Amino acid sequence: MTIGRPRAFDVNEALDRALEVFWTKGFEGATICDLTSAMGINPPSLYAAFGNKEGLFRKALDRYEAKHAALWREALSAPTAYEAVERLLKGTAESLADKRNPRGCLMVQGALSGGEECEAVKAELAARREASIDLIRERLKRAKREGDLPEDSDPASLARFVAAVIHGMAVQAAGGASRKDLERVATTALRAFPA
Amino acid sequence: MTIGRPRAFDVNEALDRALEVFWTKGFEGATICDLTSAMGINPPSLYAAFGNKEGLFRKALDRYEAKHAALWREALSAPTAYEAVERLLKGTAESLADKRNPRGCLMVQGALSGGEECEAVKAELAARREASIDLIRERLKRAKREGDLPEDSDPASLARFVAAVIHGMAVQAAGGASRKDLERVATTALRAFPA
DNA sequence: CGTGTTTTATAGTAACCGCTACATATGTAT
DNA sequence: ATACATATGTAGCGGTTACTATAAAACACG
Repeated sequence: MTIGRPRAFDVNEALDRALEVFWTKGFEGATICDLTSAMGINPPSLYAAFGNKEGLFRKALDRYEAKHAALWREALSAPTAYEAVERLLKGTAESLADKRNPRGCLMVQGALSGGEECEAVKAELAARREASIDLIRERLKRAKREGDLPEDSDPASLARFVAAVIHGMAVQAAGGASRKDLERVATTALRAFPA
Repeated sequence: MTIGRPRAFDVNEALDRALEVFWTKGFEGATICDLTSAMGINPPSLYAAFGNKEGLFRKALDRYEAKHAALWREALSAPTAYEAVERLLKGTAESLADKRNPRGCLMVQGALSGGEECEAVKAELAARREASIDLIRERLKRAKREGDLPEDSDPASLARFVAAVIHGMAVQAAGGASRKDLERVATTALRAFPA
């Protein structure tokens, strides 16, 4: 144990509460007061543990991605490209419709626009979204090498399309779309995919 | 001419400036100071003409939709459902990539999340997005009646899918996706559509 | 010209924003 | 016990927010 007075709250639990606030209100819409109330701590504790609002957001974002990493890993490890995309789209639909979580996707609605003070967060989210496209593309490239996708298919275009469908589902989920609505989007999108 | 001192600014021109600010920063991220500076007026003129920030946003939103109505009308009036969707997706890709405008789509990034004070705006945008899905669905229903779409196709699912692709392109455009990126998404999405 | 009506610019308002100084509490090390 | 190090709660910092009170300016009327 380290020296000094021990921390009276659990960091991961506090991060989960902060994540929920950011997920619901976005980076800009979440106030320090919102966050400290949800986390059950006072501002000095927040700043001592996470630096500032942006640092807290990044930590919460890491936790968000970690919670979704399993779905992506399992989906993309499916034997065929089609199955991988199918699992990814249907899993995302299910996740977005999960009523235990706030509506929508933090990676999309965390900071899609905003004032100058959240420019860095906006760029960070955009970069992470691009990284997720890379993950899909690399899986599809492998599929093409393995003869699992036609020779004339374009993994980059397909990957960006799949990501667009995911982002579109996230927007509709934020607006209140039902689980069935999202599942239908996923199913329809799969028709664009080489069987 | 009406009685009293005449207004010293053009309302529509001021709305265009306000639209650009909201489009770039979103409802929450746009400050009255940002808006008045861009519009070339002082706060009292803004409040006298538009009520409050939300009223100004709604007027700017009307103007935004009016500017895009032509594209939608022309696209959806195409002879076949496939052509209609093709024009809609490709036209949207082109519009989102137009560098004369801010990145992305106001209907999506205007207020996808935010604090309590923009709950009404968030709901308004979600409702307008749903209304645009209705427009597509009605066109596809007609197509099905006319035998232009297969008997076993589902206009509601297809419409929601097309909208999701549009929303997804908007998210990617907000993140800096190129014109070609967006066009490839549109082209790929069309493969999901009954020829 | 004077009167009435509306818009304008100045200069604020109270409330909230992210963030922190400070004193106190609570632990370890000696 | 004493000293040290870190966390905590209170209370409030300067700055920004959306919005407005006020008075002067600019028009149409009689």
